[in-house]
Amino acid sequence: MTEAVPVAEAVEVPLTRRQRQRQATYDEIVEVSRRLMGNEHGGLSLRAVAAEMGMTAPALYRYVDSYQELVLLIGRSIYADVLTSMIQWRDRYPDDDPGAQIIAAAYGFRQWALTHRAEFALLFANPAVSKEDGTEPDEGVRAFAHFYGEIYQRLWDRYAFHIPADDELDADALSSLTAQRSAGVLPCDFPGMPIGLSWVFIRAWTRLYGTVTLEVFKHVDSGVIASGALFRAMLEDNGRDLNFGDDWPRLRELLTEVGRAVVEPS
Amino acid sequence: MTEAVPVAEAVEVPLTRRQRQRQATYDEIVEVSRRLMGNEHGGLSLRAVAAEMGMTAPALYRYVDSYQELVLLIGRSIYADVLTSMIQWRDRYPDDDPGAQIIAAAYGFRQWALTHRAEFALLFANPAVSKEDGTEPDEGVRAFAHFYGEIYQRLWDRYAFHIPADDELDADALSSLTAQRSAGVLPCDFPGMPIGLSWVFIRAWTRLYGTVTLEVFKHVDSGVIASGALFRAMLEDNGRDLNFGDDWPRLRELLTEVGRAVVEPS
DNA sequence: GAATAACTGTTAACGATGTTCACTAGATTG
DNA sequence: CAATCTAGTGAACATCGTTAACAGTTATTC
Repeated sequence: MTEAVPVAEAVEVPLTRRQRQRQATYDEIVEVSRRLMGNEHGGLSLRAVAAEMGMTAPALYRYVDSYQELVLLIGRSIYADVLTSMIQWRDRYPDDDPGAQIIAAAYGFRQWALTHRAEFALLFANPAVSKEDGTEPDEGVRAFAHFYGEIYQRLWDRYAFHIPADDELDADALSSLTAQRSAGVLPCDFPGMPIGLSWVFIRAWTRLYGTVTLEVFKHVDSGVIASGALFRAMLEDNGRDLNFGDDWPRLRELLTEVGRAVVEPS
Repeated sequence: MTEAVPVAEAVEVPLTRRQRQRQATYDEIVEVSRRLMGNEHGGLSLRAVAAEMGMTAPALYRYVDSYQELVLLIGRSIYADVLTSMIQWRDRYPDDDPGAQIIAAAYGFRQWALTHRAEFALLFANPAVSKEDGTEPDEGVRAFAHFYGEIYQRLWDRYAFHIPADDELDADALSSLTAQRSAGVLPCDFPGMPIGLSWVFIRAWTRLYGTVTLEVFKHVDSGVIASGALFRAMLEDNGRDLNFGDDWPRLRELLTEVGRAVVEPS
């Protein structure tokens, strides 16, 4: 499957009839797959997808090289989904309030994860999907990185929080990060900005990912999860790194406020 | 499979010949299963296990009710494994140095996870294994809780770090934790001890679990993972909660020292 | 010690999965 | 129109979890 599957690309050349149909089929494959995945009994299978579409299984091989690639295809769609959720939550607050935005976005991530456990597991706890060394970054993680990078830029502009200097960082980590500088996967990698900003981000991402993953897999009492206390505490950890200063009380308030809107997980 | 599978029980009544044989078969099933799981191609299957043992697949049903139960059986063994790893690392340091012990144990957890990715995923990122609400806690998590509980008791005795009072905790989280008090799953639940100690533990466990899971699934640049910088930074977060005081410089030193022994992950 | 029960394994079979191959009806293109 | 490419079908294979009927061995009981 070397052919590109256009997703967000603008329609430059008008697609021919066949190409349109093919794209429609692609979309339906993903749609049906995701519906089947949510449908309890965790049963995503090539054959089930084909049957649901009124086709036979081998026909799917005109679109996908293997089951693994089906999963990858779905993964891309899921990535777009979670990003959409985060964007919606972020946009509840104005751009000149990046503190509120990053908090809201984190809640968006959590909210999506708790209501889409199977899909979350597929994307964020799947050995097959976890990036191998050689492979170049997926479109999804790139968009993810860009989303956070943009907020962190505004956060930095506003709060000028402490960024570790190069010699404060672990030598190996520093060299590894600088090596990745040009790849575009590394968020918060703005011109003239010390790599320490990326470090601050990675720390925050680790905390967010870790807490949400723990909650999704219920590796702590479910009552504690439902209370959201663990998640709020984690957000405070992240907030401390950002030097919110005078905004801190307001944002702490908002931090619990935003959480109230969270729907009970499935 | 209602019959008990003795693992750590002392040999009270000498087992009959058949019982011994049966137990040996159980052990071999687990051993072979875990070998197959590590064997690349991630292919754990009932039939493969049976074939490897020179049996036919249906014979396994004399020992296991279903594939799911096979997984659970393996899960128990894995739990014992990771606990053993943590104990070995902990015991590099004397009991009167609980700060060093908790750091070492955390490294033991990470080390095991990075060298047993598939098994880690099975145990800690598996929707099927994640505890459901009604079910009573597994032997493994109980041992896990006891392990940490014991260290935290000594930590508390020595450093008397700050424990949030009941009214400092989230109300819902508090009630949920107190409700679990008698279940025995909740670590750090000593007589007369405020529930806040459990909260401190849970926070630390969340950070540890989160960081290790992130590293196992490579959701951050692999160079950063290899450097161990993220893990050390997380340990410092946890250390701050424990009020190491005068011991902090020494333990910070040790914190990087212990990490040096870590073998390169697979 | 013989009869009976319990246990541990076998073979055969069912349904479902991913995947390949040969083939065909229909659309696209020269 | 003829050549070609495309998107589908149906048959088949290997593998999987699982069940049912059966046979040999071991333990228990009269």
